[in-house]
Amino acid sequence: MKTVPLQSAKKSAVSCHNCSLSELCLPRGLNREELDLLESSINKTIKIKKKDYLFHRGDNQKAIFAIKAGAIKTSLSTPDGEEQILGFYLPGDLLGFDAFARDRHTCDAQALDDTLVCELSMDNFQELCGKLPIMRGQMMRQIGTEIEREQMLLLTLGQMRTEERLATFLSSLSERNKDRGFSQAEFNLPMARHDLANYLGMAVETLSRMFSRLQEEKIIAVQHRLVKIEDMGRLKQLAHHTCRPASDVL
Amino acid sequence: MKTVPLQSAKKSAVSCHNCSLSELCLPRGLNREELDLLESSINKTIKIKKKDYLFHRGDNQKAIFAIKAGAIKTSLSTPDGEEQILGFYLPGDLLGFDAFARDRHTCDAQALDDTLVCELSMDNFQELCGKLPIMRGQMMRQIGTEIEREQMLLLTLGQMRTEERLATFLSSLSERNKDRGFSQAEFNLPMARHDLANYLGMAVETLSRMFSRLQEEKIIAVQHRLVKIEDMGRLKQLAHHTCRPASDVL
DNA sequence: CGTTGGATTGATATCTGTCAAGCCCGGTGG
DNA sequence: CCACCGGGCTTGACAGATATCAATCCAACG
Repeated sequence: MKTVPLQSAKKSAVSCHNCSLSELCLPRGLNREELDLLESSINKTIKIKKKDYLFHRGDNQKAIFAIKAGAIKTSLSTPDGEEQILGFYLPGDLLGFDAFARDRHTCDAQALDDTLVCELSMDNFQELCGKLPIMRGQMMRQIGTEIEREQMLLLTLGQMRTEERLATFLSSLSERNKDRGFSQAEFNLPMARHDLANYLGMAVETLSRMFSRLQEEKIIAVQHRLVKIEDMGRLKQLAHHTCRPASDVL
Repeated sequence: MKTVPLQSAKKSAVSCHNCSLSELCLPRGLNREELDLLESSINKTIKIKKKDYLFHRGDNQKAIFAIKAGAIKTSLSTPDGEEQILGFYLPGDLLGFDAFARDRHTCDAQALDDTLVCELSMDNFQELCGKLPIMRGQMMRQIGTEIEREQMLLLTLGQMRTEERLATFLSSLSERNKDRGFSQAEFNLPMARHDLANYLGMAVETLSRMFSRLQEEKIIAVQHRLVKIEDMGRLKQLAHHTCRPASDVL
């Protein structure tokens, strides 16, 4: 857990107009005027060091967050120290909707890497929702996305064997990269094996073996965190259980 | 799938005042005046025969439902015919919040038994929310409950072994019975082994063996659908992974 | 009563977790 | 620049858990 110097990001530096993620993030669907309003409402961009927390379970909700760079995992932990990772959030993803119903976060959010997030305070968010009807709809849709994402994960954990789970995950990550304008066939995994194994409900060793097996089957080529999908057809076939094309978030 | 005559339930028969479930259902927290308003907004009480559907995934949301008698399961199904059961809803539970974010249901809802539900149309519900601030809060809290419930299930499927999963389920069901004023030590399971096994992500045979094992260990006594909890302490200990006392819905 | 579908039990195969060893790479200090 | 860590990752061997297949069993119901 060391400190890596991050690009300086002061309040004045916030600019949704220039942000390359604007098509994925809150600005989506807003016109220039609305965008100005949003931009002036963003409180600040904050830096989170690897392994630090953005929020904890039970914390009062102070803001909605948008990931600008890095990666965040959300998880539940049990009294006896075990955890279940619930999701991975990447640049362009919005975070914090889990607290919407109770004003308190239902899970922990920890940085997998040094991370930069934009913060929109709840006050400003509420005000914005008052002014911009489109924002209200986006709020509800985000909660819906959250629920659907969790339901898909339930299906994955409850019905699939380990190889299928990994195939489903890789297929989904590939879709997300495509949405972001990156390669859908070659990308880096944003998380360590340990975290991915936990998310997929299996032992690290099993995950490693499944990576190897997919590689033997010439479906992917993997080297540490770099994954190349060599046979998208067979990958998707393995992930056949998946209900719908892809959800917005892993 | 046969037809069993259900108690006749016409519009005029709706009465939240007399309903034994009022402490668990929408009326909770409402005063007499508000209750009158709610009661007059309930459109009707509808009967659903065993194995019939209350709604399907993708259906437009028409109403919020409250279970009066019987039981409903919600599930996701895959193109290749497999399903993952997401939850079981019992008398007093509210159903339909899954569609809140998109106006479309995210899962199927099927009756496990002949079932009676009260229907509150979305129009009436929205109007009621306008008049009664307390209802607005209840709506958001319901969505939150839904999310937390699914997160708990993810933890169960992802981290526990089969015996612990069953222990967690039984412990949770016991709590719910207590909330309803029924015995927390002895109750009937509302679902078949097949459905419970699916919900808990295991084979029917494994579930059956785990029932037998818990019985051998003198933690429970089980005879078909009747379960007696003989050693609540050890049951809860087995379910130790559980984060919080109990959620409102299984 | 006989039928039927759900539930249990047993035998076995398969999958997955666990333990242990080794590998690889990046970081550190000489 | 190189040798030496140390952590994450992979691999192998094995044990244990769970699924599968098959045979009853049992209760509900006609």
